[in-house]
Amino acid sequence: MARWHDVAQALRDAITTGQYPPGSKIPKEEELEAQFGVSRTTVRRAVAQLTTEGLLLPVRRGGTTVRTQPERQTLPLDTRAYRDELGYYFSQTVQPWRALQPPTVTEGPCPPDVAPLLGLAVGDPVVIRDRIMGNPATGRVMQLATSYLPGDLAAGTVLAQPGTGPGGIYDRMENDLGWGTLDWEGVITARSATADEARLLDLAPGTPVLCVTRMTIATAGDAEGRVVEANITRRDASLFEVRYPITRAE
Amino acid sequence: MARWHDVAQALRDAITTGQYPPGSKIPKEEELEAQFGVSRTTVRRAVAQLTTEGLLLPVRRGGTTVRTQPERQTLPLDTRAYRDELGYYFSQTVQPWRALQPPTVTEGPCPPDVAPLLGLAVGDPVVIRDRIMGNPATGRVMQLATSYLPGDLAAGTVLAQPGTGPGGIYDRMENDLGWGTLDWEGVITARSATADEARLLDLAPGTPVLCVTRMTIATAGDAEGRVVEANITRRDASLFEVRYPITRAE
DNA sequence: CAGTGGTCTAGACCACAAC
DNA sequence: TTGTGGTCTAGACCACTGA
Repeated sequence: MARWHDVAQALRDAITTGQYPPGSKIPKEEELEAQFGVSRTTVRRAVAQLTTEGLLLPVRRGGTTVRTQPERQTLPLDTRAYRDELGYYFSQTVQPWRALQPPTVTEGPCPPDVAPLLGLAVGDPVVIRDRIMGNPATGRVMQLATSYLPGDLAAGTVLAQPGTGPGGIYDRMENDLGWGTLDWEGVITARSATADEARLLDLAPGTPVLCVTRMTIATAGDAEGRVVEANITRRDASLFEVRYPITRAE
Repeated sequence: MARWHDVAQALRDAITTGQYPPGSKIPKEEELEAQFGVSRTTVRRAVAQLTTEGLLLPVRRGGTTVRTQPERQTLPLDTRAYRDELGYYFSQTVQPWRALQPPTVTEGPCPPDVAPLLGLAVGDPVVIRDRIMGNPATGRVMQLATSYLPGDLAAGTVLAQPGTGPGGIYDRMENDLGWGTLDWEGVITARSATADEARLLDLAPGTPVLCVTRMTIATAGDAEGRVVEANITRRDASLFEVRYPITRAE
């Protein structure tokens, strides 16, 4: 087979057998070149593969270290919607992250991955509400949250304004826009990080992100039966898992 | 920035704007070389990135085509366990896939990603039950399912045999091994495909797989409180999504 | 400030499947 | 059969950052 496959497998084995324990450095590229008798390009192809697999973390001038695999943080599955006088909540646990920047609201064309969720065509106008969440103390970005709303429904309304008032966006939909009692549905997907996501989440290009999407469905008014919001959160897939109980049907 | 970033972005734009619609071929590497004025290595670096992003599908001698993004197949979330006289079932819909090969049962060391699920140390003995599921008509592999059972509990028992008798593995645990009424918990994660997974699922190396894990917990007997099985299914993340309803808490 | 990984070039041969 | 992507080499310069 390909030489770089062999080099990658040899490094993988050396890591899993403990020859290079987590946190340790593997030999520099020049030494791997000599060790395996291949060119630097081939060494780099193998290291790149193990990097996207999450095993290695190359850093300029600092060498390439074996990533310490942190326990994944557990996200509870949002199967229930709660509300109090302040608005709706979907998680039973309060997330420790805060918005690192003021949320941005823009209008633009609907991206291909969102169109089927909203029942729109690619390029149709949508209102995009973007939030970057993380640890304010360290500045570390932990999740990206983006809401897409159909432009024909949301543009020019309070939904397209940065502040949505007391109770938030869902109270506006239910009370002010007359969209009835809202329904929600959840979807979990995974895909490679985009260039922007990789930059913001500090990921190597091509590493997977875990996407949790919550769709909001109107039950009355001019939006009846339509998906009026798709809220997509994206996180480093190596750092998070979604966990849920399985109950016995009697 | 890097030249290959520019090339990748130019190709990405050309694809999303419809210049290269899904199913069409992009120019061959030699032409892209000339078009962007870079070396072939740089062109290939850009194409490799878009391949792991799932946008392109290079095929030898056939050129590189823009992948038609199929609608993701929806997997219902297994939040309930059903049973009838034949055994337990976890999905409300019957999957259209069948085992493409007879299931294999082996014993081996516990891999790092499974150890925390079973409460074992890496390398501890485990029983591994492997199934490859797909479409028998086309031979297309759609999902890989692997069960890990702690070796100290399962080795030498009926759980380590290919056939597990009427009612399957869970009836053996509940009725024959005295492990009480079983509990289950689900976990959803995503990661890069391993080399083996990429080969079996026909994926480019490094593309994401969506993992749905069901853990079985004993409530009585010598295994009381322990996770006695971790069933991990892996699928091409670009082909599947997990969907679930969100109900209003009153 | 020097050594590491990051990028890029020009060229070569190979393997495989479409033609 | 042949043209495409797949792999590999030897060498060069750069940019960042940790020693």
